Amino acid sequence: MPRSRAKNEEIRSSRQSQILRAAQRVFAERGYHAANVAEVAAAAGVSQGTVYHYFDSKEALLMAVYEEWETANLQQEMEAALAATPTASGKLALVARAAAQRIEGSYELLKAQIEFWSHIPRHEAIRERFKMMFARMSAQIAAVVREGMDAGEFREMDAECIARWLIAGFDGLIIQWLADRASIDWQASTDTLIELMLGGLLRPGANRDSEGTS
Amino acid sequence: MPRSRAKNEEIRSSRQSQILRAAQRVFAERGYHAANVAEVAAAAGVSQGTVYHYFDSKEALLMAVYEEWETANLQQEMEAALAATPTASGKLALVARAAAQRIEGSYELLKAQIEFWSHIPRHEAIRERFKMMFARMSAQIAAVVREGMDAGEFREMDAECIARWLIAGFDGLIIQWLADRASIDWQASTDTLIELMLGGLLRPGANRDSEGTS
Amino acid sequence: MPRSRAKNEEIRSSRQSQILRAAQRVFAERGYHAANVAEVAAAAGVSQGTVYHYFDSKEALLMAVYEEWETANLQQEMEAALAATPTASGKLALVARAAAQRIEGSYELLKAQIEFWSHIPRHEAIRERFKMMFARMSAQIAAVVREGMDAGEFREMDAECIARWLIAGFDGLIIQWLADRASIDWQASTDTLIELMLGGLLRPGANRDSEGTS
Amino acid sequence: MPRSRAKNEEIRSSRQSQILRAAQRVFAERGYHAANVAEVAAAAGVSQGTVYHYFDSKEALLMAVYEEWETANLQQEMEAALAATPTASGKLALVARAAAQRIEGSYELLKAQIEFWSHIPRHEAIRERFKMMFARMSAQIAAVVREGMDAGEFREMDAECIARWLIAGFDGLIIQWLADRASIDWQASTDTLIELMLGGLLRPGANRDSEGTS
DNA sequence: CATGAATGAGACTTCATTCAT
DNA sequence: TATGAATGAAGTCTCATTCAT
Repeated sequence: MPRSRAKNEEIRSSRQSQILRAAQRVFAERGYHAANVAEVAAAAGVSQGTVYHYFDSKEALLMAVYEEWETANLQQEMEAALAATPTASGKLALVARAAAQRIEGSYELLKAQIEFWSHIPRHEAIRERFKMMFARMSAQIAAVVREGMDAGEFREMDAECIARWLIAGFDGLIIQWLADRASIDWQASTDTLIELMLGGLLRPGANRDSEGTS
Repeated sequence: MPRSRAKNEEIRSSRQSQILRAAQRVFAERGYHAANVAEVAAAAGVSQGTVYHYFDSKEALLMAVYEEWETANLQQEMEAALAATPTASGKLALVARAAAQRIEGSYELLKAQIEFWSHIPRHEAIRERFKMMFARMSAQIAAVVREGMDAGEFREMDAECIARWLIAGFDGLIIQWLADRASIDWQASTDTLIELMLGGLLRPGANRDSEGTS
Repeated sequence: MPRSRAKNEEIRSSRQSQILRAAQRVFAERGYHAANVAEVAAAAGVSQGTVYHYFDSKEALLMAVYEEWETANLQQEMEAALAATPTASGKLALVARAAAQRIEGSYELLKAQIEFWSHIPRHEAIRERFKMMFARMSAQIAAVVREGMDAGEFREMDAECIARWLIAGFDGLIIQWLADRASIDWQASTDTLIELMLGGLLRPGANRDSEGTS
Repeated sequence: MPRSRAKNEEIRSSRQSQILRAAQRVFAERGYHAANVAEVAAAAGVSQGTVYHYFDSKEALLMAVYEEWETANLQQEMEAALAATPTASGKLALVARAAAQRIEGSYELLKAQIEFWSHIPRHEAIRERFKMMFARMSAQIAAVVREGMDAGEFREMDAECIARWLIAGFDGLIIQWLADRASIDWQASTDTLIELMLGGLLRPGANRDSEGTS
């Protein structure tokens, strides 16, 4: 007598995520190119054939890992917290601290992230996804910045541009962190960033016109 | 009749850099893993055997390309310009503008950069080089920042940390740019960054204590 | 409550022929080697496991398809028609026309036939079956030819040899047809064949001795 | 010092044909699908990599083998002989005998031929080549037949159609031969064919109208 | 110094077959 | 009887590297 359909789907989905988790681990550890499907299979405790039973190709595996990684990238959880914070500067600080905290606890995962980045110039699908993700994230943060401007809390500046710098700062700092773990203290760095971003470097009383060069 | 030693050395060095430039091009174009030695040889207009005359392995080629890329990374040229600028904020603006300009003209090369980054978690030698480079660069910039503090131009903050954020911002923005070339206007972005970094987001008269959340 | 034995047998036989027909279709369409059991199963609307319930292996499936194909190869139906035709030449013409007609309507099936032929040199069982089939068919046709000779209608020649040429002609023409469907008009070709075979190329009055060479 | 270009080309061409001959042997022996590149390499006495140094893929190997086989398929050699024979019937007989003789000595090669045939329905390139080959061959033979008609030696019939039947007869008989080597005596069969084709089955004095049925 | 033919290890992938349910 | 998840052997192909010339 055949297995029930429900049972089958359960098996499929559990196996699938089992393989996915293994792939994520292996890709992060060895890099997509150096990793081979045999290793993923071994890490998942299944045969190579089984991997191909669930994923069409090594690349499909990469995409699946990427998608999982992307969905895990904060989002909703944050929104609630944002809503509870009154000032725009408070919201930015909240976002920054949350990002830092998340990053700090995901050292291994970030190896996968840097791997994904390297596919941007050549992997159309991944490039497209990143494009969307950056657009969405910067829009969300820009909304907060604009909120602050509308409320008179912030000066008038290009909100989206600021949002992109904020995101970029974290991504860039991740690179430095992976190059030298000891070089970054995420907590302290975040505090400095918030202070810098909100207050600026210049002394309140200093001459504002001293910056330009042409 | 054997070639003179001098002549030999001349050939060696010219061939070597010819292959190196080809490798840089090919690696940037196709990625280190997808690129194969045959392609590099073809791009350099030599045989595969010749590539192995000048470089021990494909990885040695990668390292050599990396070194070339690293030395090309501003440095000295900048120092002179910095010396000629009186204020720290002027110096920071100068550095930022120079970086932006250089980045904007090196789209192809940056594909190689993102490739190098991806080797950080797994390639010891490259990781070490990046660690040194980040340390050196942030030290240089931090020196400028500290200069501004000593002069009373800047507020007291963690100079090195700020330097690292500045570098990180540019690296992170490169990623966004590679994901979507249209999303970044380097000139405008740099202006915004300078303004943000120096003056901060908060309106001069606004309440400074509104930031915290924890 | 177990199914009755009769019911079971009924299921078995219906399922079996259902799979067989699917296999025939798939093998003809994609070729035995390119076809895979999963496709056959899908085409039959059953699971792969079920295919293996009814057939020991992919090769057993091939043999079964072959057998089905073989039995479908005219035979009895023809015999009756033959009996009703008085002259041997009439019988040959009838056979030829029947063959042509059958072929013309079986384009898809003939892809399977050419496939079977290719197994002759290497597949013992299939070779043996073909050997038997060719022997039987040529014997049947040779009987007709001999009938004509005995009746004084035909000249004395090697009847079996002629029978084999007749069969060969049709098989060979099938190949040409599969290579270029437009190249063969089965009706016209058959008429020409009959005329040629019965009357010969030479003009009735021409010198009969002009043929030889050595 | 590198090998001279001439020397290299010599090596290439000799290796290439060495591999080609091995492939021909192996494909004929085991069939294209069952054969694997490792076997071809072993039969050629080179490594697998070398096979791929000379041929892009297993399929390219098949095509190359097919081309070699095709060019080996009589042609020119025959033309001279044909020119020296005065009557059309003599020419047909000559062609038939030459074909039979060639076939008889190529038992092994014909396994390759039957293999090629099986690719006709699914391999576009091979199908096209066969289409051309059949067209060319039947045109050549049809020319001879028409020659005989023009000279008053042959009756008026569809020359090309007859040519195709002649070719088909040989191809079909090859199949029977491969199925049962003992069943065909090529010499005797050819004699019978010539006699049949030229003189027809019917006795000279017999009633010509006895053939029809429909 | 320079060549490119040759290698062989190892990658991805397919698929006939098995078996617990 | 029927299912389809699971397997593992084997196949095609790639490519960094070597070496005779």
